[in-house]
Amino acid sequence: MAERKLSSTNYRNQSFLEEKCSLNELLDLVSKRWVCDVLFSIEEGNKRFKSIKEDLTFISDTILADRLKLLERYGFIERAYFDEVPPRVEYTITEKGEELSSLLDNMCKFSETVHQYITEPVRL
Amino acid sequence: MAERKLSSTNYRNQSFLEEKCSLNELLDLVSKRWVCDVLFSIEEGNKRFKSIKEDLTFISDTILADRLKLLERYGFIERAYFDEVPPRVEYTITEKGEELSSLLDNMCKFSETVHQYITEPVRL
DNA sequence: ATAGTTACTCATAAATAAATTAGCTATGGC
DNA sequence: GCCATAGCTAATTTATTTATGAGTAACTAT
Repeated sequence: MAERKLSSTNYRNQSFLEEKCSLNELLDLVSKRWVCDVLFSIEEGNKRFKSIKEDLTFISDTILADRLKLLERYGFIERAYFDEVPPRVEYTITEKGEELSSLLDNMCKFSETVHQYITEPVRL
Repeated sequence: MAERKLSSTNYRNQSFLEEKCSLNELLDLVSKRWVCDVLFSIEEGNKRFKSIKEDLTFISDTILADRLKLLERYGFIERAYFDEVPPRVEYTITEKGEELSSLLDNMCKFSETVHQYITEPVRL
């Protein structure tokens, strides 16, 4: 995927916000498409690339691979590789991942109470 | 700002996820750049367009106007207009906004414990 | 010999989000 | 008559994210 342009205002603003508050960095991660859903899928017991992919219906290989890598990098999931043919890889959620998941659950409950109030589509 | 293309896979996937779980819709909102920061700024007592703008340093008029509109649409802030010259508008946080803010505070505390573990920059 | 398997990577194209620039409103002060 | 003011909007450009389509290893079953 494309490189970021370090000299852009876009980049400067993102960095500014992330430094101001680490919440912004966490939000940048969990708001990337499929990230939460991949985490939840693993939490529910889908360990393998293929079963996660099937669970999430429309996700592509490229994006799933990327999201798994991100979640691993942040320590929310762990990856175990078995040198077989065909290759086998198993993902599991970490303690930190469980913590994140429960915070997201809270937000989810809250979001359900919010959306009763929104009738018209919200678009920019 | 530009219209969305309703026939794109991108749009279908976003809709799919939002329908699957309303968390995704809430995350789409709060992860838009500056949204949380605007909310927090208002919570801290900045009522006017200009003072919020000054508080957030790099935000532009366009984006601030958009984010205020979004937050109002979701019922997290309220807008009061006073017909004076020059015009005066005051924003205040709602109860629902306070709730959201406290959920975000929890995430913020969590994110601080996470980031000690990340040493190298995370990039795709 | 060929097709199927899993968990990916790479290059590119399409879609979207964010930033920039300009302008608008009506009145009061100079 | 001209500029400043606050809180915006619209059109455009730039940057970034997401999706697509192809290809890889190395073995197994047909």
